Amino acid sequence: MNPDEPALTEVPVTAVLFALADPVRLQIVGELSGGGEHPCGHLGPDMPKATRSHHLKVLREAGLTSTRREGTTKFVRLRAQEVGERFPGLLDAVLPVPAEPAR
Amino acid sequence: MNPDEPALTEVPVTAVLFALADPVRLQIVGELSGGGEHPCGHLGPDMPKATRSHHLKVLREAGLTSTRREGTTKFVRLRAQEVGERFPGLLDAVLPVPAEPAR
DNA sequence: GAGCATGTTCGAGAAAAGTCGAACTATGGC
DNA sequence: GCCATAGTTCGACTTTTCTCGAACATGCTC
Repeated sequence: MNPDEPALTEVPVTAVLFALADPVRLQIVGELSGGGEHPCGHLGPDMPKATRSHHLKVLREAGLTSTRREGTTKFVRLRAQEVGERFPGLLDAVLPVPAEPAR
Repeated sequence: MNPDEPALTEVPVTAVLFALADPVRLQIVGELSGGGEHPCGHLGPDMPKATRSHHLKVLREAGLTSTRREGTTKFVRLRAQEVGERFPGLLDAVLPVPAEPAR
């Protein structure tokens, strides 16, 4: 298995919490929580790409996201099902009402 | 209200997650999750009292715990109800099954 | 009061995280 | 091949945490 996208069971709870305990990353997770794939470059607030890449790596290594390459861009998605199975209710408890359907 | 024990609505989600994203503090929360008050000095793994005091302060300022003095010792309890109201399911998702229901 | 216990605060060192420019890699179009 | 685009990695810097000894504060008992 790709060591960069570990199984949730391999990741310490504290690592998952740590990944979520940052405003930028939590915002990214919030944007992803609507479902589907998002082009990596537009996630979160405006910031240098090195910084964004860093935050996405933290989320990825915490097992929270999955990435797929398509041409020159990468698409990120929330591993909602796996997270939900390992930590039921966590995302719901932490995300500010992702009810906000489409915009 | 005691600024040291803020209302959970005053605390950013990320601060709560940050407080939980440390092995020592998460262990303390786990020990508290059984309910009731615990003498402050025996919580978590063995460590210098300055360090324990620091971790308990982080938990307190995140709104996760409440402290009551009785004589020379302080008793800590988890603010389970308030946390549950503000972040339903968070503690259950994050604590390693304190109840061990069946099988 | 002195002595003792339990915690907090202060200060400093070490370790870790966040930020971001620059260099590098990978892919696609020409 | 060359060039542009999208991301990653590297390196340096800044900021924040963690840790813990030492000093201080508080409350109890004698």
